[in-house]
Amino acid sequence: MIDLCKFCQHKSKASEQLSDSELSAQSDNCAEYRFKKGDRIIRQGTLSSNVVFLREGLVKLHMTGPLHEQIIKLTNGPSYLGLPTTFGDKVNHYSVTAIEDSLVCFIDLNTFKTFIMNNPVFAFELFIELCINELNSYHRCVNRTQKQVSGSLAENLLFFADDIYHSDEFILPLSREELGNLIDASRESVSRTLNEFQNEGLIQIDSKKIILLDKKRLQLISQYG
Amino acid sequence: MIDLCKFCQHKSKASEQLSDSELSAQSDNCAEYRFKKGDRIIRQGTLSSNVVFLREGLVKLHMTGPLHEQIIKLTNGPSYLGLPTTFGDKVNHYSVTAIEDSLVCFIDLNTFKTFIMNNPVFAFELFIELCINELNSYHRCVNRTQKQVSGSLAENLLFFADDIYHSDEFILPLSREELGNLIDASRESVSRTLNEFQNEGLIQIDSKKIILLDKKRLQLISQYG
DNA sequence: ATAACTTTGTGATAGAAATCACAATTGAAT
DNA sequence: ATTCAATTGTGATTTCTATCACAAAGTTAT
Repeated sequence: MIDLCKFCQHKSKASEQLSDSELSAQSDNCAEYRFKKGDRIIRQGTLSSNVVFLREGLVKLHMTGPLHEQIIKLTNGPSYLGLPTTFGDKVNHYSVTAIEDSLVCFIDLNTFKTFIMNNPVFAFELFIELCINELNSYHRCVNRTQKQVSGSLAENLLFFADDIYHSDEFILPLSREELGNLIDASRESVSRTLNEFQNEGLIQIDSKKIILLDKKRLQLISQYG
Repeated sequence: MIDLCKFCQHKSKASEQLSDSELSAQSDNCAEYRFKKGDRIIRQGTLSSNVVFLREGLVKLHMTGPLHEQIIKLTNGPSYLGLPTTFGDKVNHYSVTAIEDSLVCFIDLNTFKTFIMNNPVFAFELFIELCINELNSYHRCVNRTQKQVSGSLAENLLFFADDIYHSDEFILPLSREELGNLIDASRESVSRTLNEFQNEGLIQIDSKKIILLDKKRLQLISQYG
C-alpha cells in the first residue's frame, strides 16, 4: 500500500501539486474500488463522507427532478466526482452511476482538507477546477434549455465521439431512456430522432453501435437545430 | 482610503477570514463603483481582469444562448460576482447587469490570489462558496428544464418575495421579456400566465407591482406545475 | 429452449408553448 | 404637449414534443 498514490498514472492536476509526504498520507487514507457498468457510486440523499476520485471509466451525475430523472453531466476519468456535493452540503444532492466499468478512489475527507489547508497550490488548482466546472454547467444548461431534440442529440453524439471515445464509431453506453434524461426528451423522441438522423445519412445505427457519417452537418444541427 | 475594507459592513464570509493587514492591502487594491439599474457590470466576451464583489444591490448573470439570451441567475449582495468567469477562463463567459442600483467593488486579481495562497481559511471559504454555487446551479437547471411555464413562474415569484425582497409585495425589477429569459419562456407566455395567476386570485398585478395573495397555492404550482 | 422482463420502434393523438399579428399602453425625449 | 420608441396584452395559428398504445426485438434467468 506504500506510495500507491505517488505512482498513480491518473493524478488530478491538483494532486500533481502534492508533495511526496502528502501523497503518501493520501495513500494511507484512501481506498480503491472497481465499479461495474450500472453500479451506483454516490447515492443522492446519503451522507457524503469521502472525496471521490474517478481514475478510469465513465460515469453519469444524475438527480431526480420535479418530474423525472435528469442526467446532469457525464464525466470520464481522471476527475474528481462530486466535490460540490461533498463540500457544499452534508448530504449528497445527486447520484453518480458508472456507465462503463470504472476505477474509483475514495479519499478520507479530513486528509483532503488538510491538503487544502496546508498546500495553497493544491487548493488553488481545485479552485480553478471548480470554476471551470461551473462555467461548463452554465453552458450545458443554456444549451439543453434552448436547443430542441435534434440539436441536443447531435451535440451529444459529437460529444461522445470527440470527447469520450475519440472515434466516430462507438458503442453508446446509454439506453434511449437515459439519452432522453441527458437531453431532456422522451425515450420515444430520442428513438425517432436517431432514426431521422440515420435516414438522412448523418449516422449509422446498429442497435447500440453508432457511426457518425457526416459530422459537419451534425455540427450545424447541433448549433441551429 | 485607509482600511475601508476593514470596516465594510458587507464582507463576504471569506473576507471575514482576512487579517487586518490583508484587509488593508485589499483596500489599497480595490475600487468602488455605483451602477444604475440597467448598467452592465461585466460584459461577456471581454477580458476578466478583476474580482468583482457586489456589496449592495441586485444583478442578473446572463449569457447569449444558441437561440436567445438567458438569465442564468439573479444575485443580491453581498456576494462575489463571476468568480467562475474570472478564474475559469481569461474571457468572461457571461455578462452581469444591475437590475437595481448596485454598489460594486473591483478587487485586484493578484492581490486576491495572494490571499488565496497565503490564507488557507480564506481559500477554503471560497471553495465552499463555489461548491454551494455549483449545487444550486444544478438545481436551477433541473427545475427550469422540467417545470412548465406556470411552475417556473410561481417558483420565481416566490423567490422574489422570500429571498430578494422579504415581502409579499414588491416591484418586479424585470420586464416581461427578461422574466421570460429567466424562466425560458416567451414574453407572451409570461404575460398570459401572470394574468391567469391574477384571474385565479393567486397574485395581484399593478403593472410592475406584484402582490402575492395565495403563497400556499403558488408553492403547489411551483412544485407540480 | 422457454418464459418473463426490459428495451426499443412506430403510429396516432393531445397539449403546451412559440410564433405571428396587431392593438394598447407606457415611457422617454424633444 | 407631442412624437417616437419600447413594453405589454391578447387572439389565432403552427410546431414541437409528450403521451398513449401496442408490436417487435433483445436480455436474463431457469
